[in-house]
Order: sequence, then C-alpha cells, then structure tokens
Amino acid sequence: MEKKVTISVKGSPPVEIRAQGLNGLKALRALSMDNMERMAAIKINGEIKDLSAEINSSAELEPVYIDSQEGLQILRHSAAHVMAEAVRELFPGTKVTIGPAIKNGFYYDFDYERAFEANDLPKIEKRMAEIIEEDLPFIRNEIPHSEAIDFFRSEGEPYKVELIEELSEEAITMYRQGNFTDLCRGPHLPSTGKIRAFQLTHVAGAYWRGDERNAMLSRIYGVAFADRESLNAHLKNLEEARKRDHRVLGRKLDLFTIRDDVGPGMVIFHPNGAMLRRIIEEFEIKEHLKRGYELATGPQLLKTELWKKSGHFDHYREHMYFTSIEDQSYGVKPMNCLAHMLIYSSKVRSYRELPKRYFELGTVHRHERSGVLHGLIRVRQFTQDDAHILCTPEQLKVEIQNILDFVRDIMAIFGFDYDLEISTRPKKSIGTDVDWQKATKALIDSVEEYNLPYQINQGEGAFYGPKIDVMLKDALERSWQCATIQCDFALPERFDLTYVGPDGEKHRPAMIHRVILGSIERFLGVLIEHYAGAFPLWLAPVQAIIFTITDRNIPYGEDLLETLSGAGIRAGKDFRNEKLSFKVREAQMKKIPYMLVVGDKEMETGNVTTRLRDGRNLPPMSPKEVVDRIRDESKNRR
RNA sequence: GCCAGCGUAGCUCAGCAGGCAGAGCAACUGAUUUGUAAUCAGUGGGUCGGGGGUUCGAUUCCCUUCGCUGGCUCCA
Repeated sequence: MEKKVTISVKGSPPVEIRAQGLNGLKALRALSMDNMERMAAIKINGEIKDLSAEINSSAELEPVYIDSQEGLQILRHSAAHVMAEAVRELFPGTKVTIGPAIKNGFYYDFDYERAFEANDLPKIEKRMAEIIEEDLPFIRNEIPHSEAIDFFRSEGEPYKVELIEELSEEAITMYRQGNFTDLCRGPHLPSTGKIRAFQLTHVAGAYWRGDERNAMLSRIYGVAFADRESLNAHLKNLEEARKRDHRVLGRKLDLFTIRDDVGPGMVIFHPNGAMLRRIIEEFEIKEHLKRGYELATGPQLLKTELWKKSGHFDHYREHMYFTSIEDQSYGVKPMNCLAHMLIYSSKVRSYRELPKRYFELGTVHRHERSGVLHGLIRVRQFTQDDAHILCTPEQLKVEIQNILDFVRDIMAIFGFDYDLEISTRPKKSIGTDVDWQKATKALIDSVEEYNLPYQINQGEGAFYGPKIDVMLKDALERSWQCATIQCDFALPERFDLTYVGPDGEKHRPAMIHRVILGSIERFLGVLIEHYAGAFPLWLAPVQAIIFTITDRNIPYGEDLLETLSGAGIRAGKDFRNEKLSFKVREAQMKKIPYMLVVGDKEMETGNVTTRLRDGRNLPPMSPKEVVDRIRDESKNRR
C-alpha cells in the first residue's frame, strides 16, 4: 500500500497526499498556495528548508517568501554563492573563504594573487547576471566528512578544508550551482534566476577569521533585494544618508574642522560647534546634580607610576601617550577613573556616605590606530561625561538600575532608540574569576529585572570588568557605542579603597564606571546625523536670525536683537543689502529655526513677522511674544 | 596598524596619450534699497598634500611620506 501523509498550512484545511517523491514545492502546490513564484524556501514544522526538501511524514508547512526577512536572507546568501562562482571563473586561482548574508546584502572574502578593486566589479556583475540568466538550480548534497575534505583539497580550496576540519558533523552539507560547489548549511533559493536585483557596492580588505595575524583577504560587498524597486529605494536611502553625514554637515553648518596640520583625530570646534557642545555639557551637569552626583575634576597628566598601579600601563599602554617632566614619566589620561578614586581615598569613608557618585566632563586622549579614525565619531582626544560610583556590593544592582533609568530619560529627550549589549571577561584582564562572575551577574540581573532585551558579547569586556554598552545608530545604520556601564572590583582592590561598615570593620567598595552620552564628540556626530543638522530649538547654536528688508529697518532690527539677546536667546542678524529671498535661502541652509523679518510694516506696528524653518509663517507678533514663544519651546526641549 | 581607492582654488569637482592649470558656488569691488530658498556686472585667488626620482619638460609616470575614504582589527 502506498504511504500517505497529511500536510497542512496555517489557515487552510489539511490535505492528505502521497508521500512518494514529495518535497516542499510539490506540497505547497498541492495545497494550492498563491504566489508560488515568490517563494524562496519553506518551513517544515517550523524548520527552514529548501523548497526541494523531502517531506516523508505529516507536517505543518509555511512558505517563506522572498521579500520576507528570512527570504531576503536566503536571497542574499545565494547571491554570495553566485558571486563566488563568477569570481572563481573570471580570476582563476582565486580561493574562496566565507560569504554570508548581511543587512541589505552580502559579502564574500577571497584570496587572490592581488586585491580586487572597484574596477573589477562591473565585470563580476556582468558574469553574475549571466549566471542568474541561466537560472541554474542550487543543488543540496550531503557527503561524508572525509569526502568533503578530499573534495575541497582537490579543488585547491584550503580555507574550506580548514573550516570542515573544525566541523564535528559526520555529514557535510554542500550546495552546487553550475560548476561551483560550496560548503554551506543552506537553505538556498531553488535557482539563481530568483535573484532579481543586486549590485556590487565596494571592496575592502578583511583578515581571515577577523584576526590580524591571519592573511589579508579581499572582500567584495554587494546588496540584493527581492525586486528592482526595493534595490533602488535602498540605493536612494544611502544617497540621502550620505547627505546627513556629520562630516559633510559639520562643514556646511560651520561646526568643526579636523585638519592635517593639527593632527588626525584632533577636532577644532568652531563657534557654532562649541556652542552646541557647551549646551549639551551644561544640560548634563544639571541632570547629574539632580541625580545625586558630585562634580570632580582631575589633572590631564598623572605620573606613570600611578598608571602602573592601576593596571593601565600593563593593559592599555599602547593606547596611551607619555611624556616626561623633570625626569619623571607622566601619562596623559586615557580615562578619568584615577582621580576619582583618589578623591574617594582622600579620607576614611563610612558606609553611611555610600554611594559616592563622582562626575566629570573629563577630556581624555587615546592613541587610536590611524585606520579607525572617523570624523567626530572616532577621534584621539575627546570628552566623556564620565562618572565613577563607589558603593557597597549590595547597592550595586540599584545603582546600575538608576543608571539605566538615567540613560532611558536622556535618550528619550534626544529621541534615540538604542540596543543593549553585555560584554564579558576578555583574555587580557585583571581581577579574580569570582569577582568577574559577581560583576557580570550584577549587570545581567539588573537588565533582566528591567525586562530589557540585550545581547551578550563574550570576551569583549574592559580589562577591569564586564560592561553594558548602549549602542546608537548613525545615518548609515552603523552602530556606535555611546553610554556604557562597567563594573569594576579590580581597581578598588589595587587602590585599596575601603569603607567602614556598620560592624566597624573595613570593607571593599564596588565601583561602577559609566558614561551616558559617552564621548561628547561622538554623541555630537551621531546627533548631527540624527537631526540631519536641523537641531531642535534648545540645541540650535543660532536659534533666531533677524532680517531687515531695507536699510531703513536696521535700527529697529538692532533693537529687536538686543531684546532677544537680553532674554538669553541665541540670535543673529542679517542686515545686508540683499533681497529677502536671498537671506531666507542662506538661513534655511544653515537650518536656523526662527527667521524674524522686520520691514516697514513691522516698524509701523511694532511687530515681527516670523518664518519657521519648515517654511510656515506665523502671524505678526510683538517682540515680547516672540521671546516668550522661543523661550517656551526651548524650555520644553523641542 | 593592515588591504584597496583617493588628495587640483575656501567648498564641490573637471582637466592630465607628459607641453603656460579650469568651472560652479563662496570671497572681494561696484551698481541695486529689495517682503519669504540664489539681483546684475566686474576682480582677486592654486609650489595640483609634502619630499625624491625619470624626463628637454611632471599636476599627469615611478618611489617615498603625510592625510582622507571604505572595510578589517580595536573601541567612547
């Protein structure tokens, strides 16, 4: 008797069908599913598989469409395989390594006699288009471990051999399309023809397995989407994002410059930029004082001996700058913690005064490798909104939760979404395992009690303790670490910090290093992109600009300027003998929130006509009404 | 630091099979007294990132160095 199985798909009645030769595609066809041509894969009892996967027992099925999150992932991965085939064909001798799908696209790392360059991409794209045109099926195949190794050896693919040697599975899954076979878990599209919209974007160097001791490979990046329209939309988005780039806006808005002759990673803030950061710094000081922090200020140079004591010399030296004064060696501070600990240890502390929260807008210098510098976001001198909290171990969790509250409040004001990441003990570190475990647990417990989603990064903590990082995204969707909360049992130990407990005995306090914005420079960079340069009124370096229509209006304009400045509003003027539209255009490009027009009409009535940055005009108001409006809006941080 | 690409006027960029270095915007001067995203006319401005080499001659080719960009790595 022939075997039958029952298959079903959510939302429609189950169907009984002959098991012989049944696969995903046939099953979905039997269930008369719509949009068959848009299917990329299938879920069989929740497990994602190729459409060609065999079905030999009753199962619940779910199609995976090519434009779904999972479908796109498969599409991009398949595109990577097609690229690998094209490259191997066009550049004989190329060894393939790995080629995953990534956000919006894919990459593949190759080892070739020379690095690939942008000029090579059109040729590769052309060949890929041909492979897609041929509509070659992706064929899955499982072979024994040893056979897989033999196969890739014979193909001259040492990287694949290395990968397989590390796999413990008996059977190795391979995928083949045309004459290219790759080690791959899958799933893949049914055939290359489903790749409708892709583009190779750029090349880059990348180390084999991300380790700089390994060979430098040549990576080619591409993007791929379900259809041409989505691809074009994505490319257009990228274009828009580039216009938001803080390095471009920084110049246009006259915020800052970074110059060769000054030094890489060293920022010069122009008046507008300096104003912007000062507004943020003053805001921060207020917010910290509100939450029980005390101000502290440490020196820029501290004796090298002290950096040895703290462990920075052993673990962080390559990022530090040293100098010598009267035969004494000094280190320029890369972190602010030392002075804060010394304030703590300047007298005997009682448990009654804990927690101590020391806050400093501390400027630090770090020797970042030249290749990583990036506008304001990665620099060599920056100012942190840094605090160190010394508390009893029992207070640790509440303190961490207070900080998480603080982060939430501040990010809400700026309108940022963020992700949390917890990093654990790195190889190069100080302190005992027990302390590391305690500290790591404190961090995880705090976040979990808050029901906040988080991701764990194994071995990525600071050398003195585990940490929670708050990641913000820039215009190009790159994530940047801003706030960070780091636990530390090691430094209090090294500096022999103590407090007297209720029992009259000395105890060791725990320490938290934390920043909310992180680096003011980096935060500003992300902020510029976040607002596309159109800062809300409370942050705008110039909040209002006054325009005259003719020279007759200048005295009235000067009076108005005085009124505004007197009221604490950051106001400017454009009294030049130019047409109004010309002045409006300039102010508009500088993204100034309020444009205040004073002409003969306004002089007669003693009023002001206001144009807002979004193009709206307000009815004429008295100078006092304008002042009140701007002050209100500014106070509400809009 | 590593791989690749790129450095031309204040900015954005053109030029260069090796033969006197260009545009637009900005700046400056003059005219215009102007009502919500560019008034007109004129003028000045470059050791073609720095150093070295090849050449009769280098912005152009080669080497080197500094810097920038995209990644890798690292991190606020």
